[in-house]
Amino acid sequence: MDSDAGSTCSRSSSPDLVVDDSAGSFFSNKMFQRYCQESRRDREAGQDGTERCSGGGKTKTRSELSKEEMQDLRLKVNSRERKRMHDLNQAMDGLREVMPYAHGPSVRKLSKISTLLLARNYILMLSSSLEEMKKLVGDVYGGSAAVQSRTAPHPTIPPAATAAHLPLHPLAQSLHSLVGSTPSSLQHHSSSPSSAPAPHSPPSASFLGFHAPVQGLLKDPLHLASSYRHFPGMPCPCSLCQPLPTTTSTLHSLSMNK
DNA sequence: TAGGCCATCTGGTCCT
DNA sequence: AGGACCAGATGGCCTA
Repeated sequence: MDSDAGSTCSRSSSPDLVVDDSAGSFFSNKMFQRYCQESRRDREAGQDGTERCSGGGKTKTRSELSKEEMQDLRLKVNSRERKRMHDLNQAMDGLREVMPYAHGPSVRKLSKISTLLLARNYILMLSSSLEEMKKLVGDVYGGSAAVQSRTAPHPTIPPAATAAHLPLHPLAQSLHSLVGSTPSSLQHHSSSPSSAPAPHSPPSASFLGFHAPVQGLLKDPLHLASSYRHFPGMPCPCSLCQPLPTTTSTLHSLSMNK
């Protein structure tokens, strides 16, 4: 079997994946050489204006191909499939980058399935947070007319006066309230250590909060809001827990002071 | 050593 | 016909 033709490729498609467009970045030596040969053949065929598989100008059906030509075809298909999968992995890496999850050399990257599930939950969480904030804005400004009068700042509340009291992103506040802990307690990581994974343990499904079978979770979108968990002894990897711009914190402080 | 995750190959199906 | 997409099979690597 020559199925190990591509096995020399490092399996770390993602961390080391070169974004470089050159084909060489994708393949190991053998594969790349083969790829070059193929593309060279393709170019030459293109210059002639004839199909590659056509022996003497007339295209052959698959059954008419010689063993060698069949092998060439196979390699070409394999190469395409490989490239497709690399593109897919690149997209997956792009998704990982924007997820609220700790990145870095010491942190094991999310698996594909974890990335997808976390992304889904993240989107759901953002949606619910948005709804929540809309509601809060409505409350603060007194009902339906409130949004229209938003152009004028509230006279009784200095914009930056209360911002310092709320260092967390409003999104994190709602997220943490959904999780069931106060932001401050989460920041101090006071939950039981028994549930904490090792700092460098892989992000398993349970880390992401998938206690129940995924099928069940899919039926219960609200439950998904608790998909992001914080653990003692670890700096909060949640990007939502970072200090926030005053605009959003001010907005949140308005609702808190109400 | 078992299990999880992954890359790759391969054949089938669908679309252009 | 060729290419994209998909799913199954296989084997390698890593971790508990």
